[in-house]
Amino acid sequence: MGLTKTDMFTDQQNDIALIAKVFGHPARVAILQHLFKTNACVCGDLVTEIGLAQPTISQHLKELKNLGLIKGNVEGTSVCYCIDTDNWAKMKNIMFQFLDQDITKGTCC
Amino acid sequence: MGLTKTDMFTDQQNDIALIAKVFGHPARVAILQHLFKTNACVCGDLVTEIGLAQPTISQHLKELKNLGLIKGNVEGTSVCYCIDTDNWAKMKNIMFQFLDQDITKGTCC
DNA sequence: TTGTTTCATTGCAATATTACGATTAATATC
DNA sequence: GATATTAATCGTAATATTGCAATGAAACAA
Repeated sequence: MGLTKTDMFTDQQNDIALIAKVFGHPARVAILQHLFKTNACVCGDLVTEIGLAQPTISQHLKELKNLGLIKGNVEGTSVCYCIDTDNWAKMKNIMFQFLDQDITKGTCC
Repeated sequence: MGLTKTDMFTDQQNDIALIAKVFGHPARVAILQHLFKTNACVCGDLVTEIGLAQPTISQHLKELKNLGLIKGNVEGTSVCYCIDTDNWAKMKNIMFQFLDQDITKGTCC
């Protein structure tokens, strides 16, 4: 096993889970925060900034790219990364909708 | 390896990752949505509602409980689950702060 | 007490994730 | 061309996650 049974859930539930899974590692959180902090394209200094090996960072960047949260521009031998603001906004809407549920306190809890 | 190097990141980054990881499975998303939808305590019908085996649901519930997002009240032979609204609000603040970052579009992207 | 119901726990198999050394690909510089 | 730099990819080891059958534990019902 070890295989998530995605077919038992709605697309919305699977989307939320996929987004959340990408945020489920501190290195990817740190990468995103750094990209936001610098407020511009970051050219390759993520390896020294985060402190993991270059292939590891590259792998995390790939997952962020797969979800569309970041973009990479090739500039000579290096690559500049930045937040994909449009997709970030879309993702934010999905997550806000999920997180911002409110509930009137039940009777037994 | 397969072991996340949590010591390389801030507590905040690790907190965000831990919260997100719990949301990173559609079954847990579905459980939480069901608890919100019924707007009350749910006594044991989660197994039939979600469609996974009872031990699997129990395991997912445990993770949600560990993070403090849900509470379980024993009522006879069954257990009633509901959202822990206080902790949900705290979690929501942490995630909103992370997700709600804005950025003025960079120069190269 | 004997069964029944409900849920947690244990144990295990299959798959996924994380991390990194080694290598490759692409571009720049000499 | 030869070399250096940067980042992606490959391969692999270690650990984590997912899912469920089997079993346990606790409360109820007869």
